[in-house]
Amino acid sequence: MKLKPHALYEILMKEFGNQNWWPIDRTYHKKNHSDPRFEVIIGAILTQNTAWSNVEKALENLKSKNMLEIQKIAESDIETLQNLVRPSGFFNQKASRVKNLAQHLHQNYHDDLDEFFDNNLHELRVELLSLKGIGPETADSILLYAGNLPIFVVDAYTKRICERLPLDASNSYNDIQHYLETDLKRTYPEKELMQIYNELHALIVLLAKNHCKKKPVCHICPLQNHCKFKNNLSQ
DNA sequence: GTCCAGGGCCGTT
DNA sequence: AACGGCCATGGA
Repeated sequence: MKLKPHALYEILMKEFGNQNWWPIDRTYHKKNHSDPRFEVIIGAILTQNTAWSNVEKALENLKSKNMLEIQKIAESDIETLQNLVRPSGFFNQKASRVKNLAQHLHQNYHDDLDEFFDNNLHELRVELLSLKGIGPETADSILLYAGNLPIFVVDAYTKRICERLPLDASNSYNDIQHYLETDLKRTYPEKELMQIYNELHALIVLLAKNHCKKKPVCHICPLQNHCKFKNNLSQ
């Protein structure tokens, strides 16, 4: 019996509860503070194949220099930027990627993320994917967690869980995304989808870290009754 | 010391 | 289309 994505969401939410990743503080005042969405955008790049604890160090470095602003990074000295993001690893490419994106936002949107996110969702995704260093997961993380737009983020954990559970999707990014979104759209009201995509992605990361690791820890997993992989283990 | 983390690019088949 | 090498730090 196949496990539907909405059933996966219900089980994980009941087991682990609300994760509340990257909530955007909408009470900030534009003139006095940097846009909190920009920190999320930078974090989405810095966390590429990297532990979040390392990303936090890099974000703290940037924050301590008041560098979490589009114009500051767009006009920054590249070596300075490399040193600030160094703890997040791959610091040469990440400094370039971060600066490149900041320059794009500076030149085309005058540092105004409202103007940027006001575009059509599909066109925004194409635009992000055209930038060097922004692939599908980073683009979708920016759209979902910074833009609060309804798009599901597929990562290596999602792919692994889709392979092990009887979820009926191939292993390509777009196929998994389409399969999950289609079922969730059928099940929940449109107004709730963005929040559900947000939570389900975070819950999948949690499940993959606690149980569905490369070497799986199945005996206390909330999904063991549904998992074909577990049933193939000779426990 | 070894493994690996909330990927993406580029060159080769 | 799919795969392999590469990029790099820090915590377990």
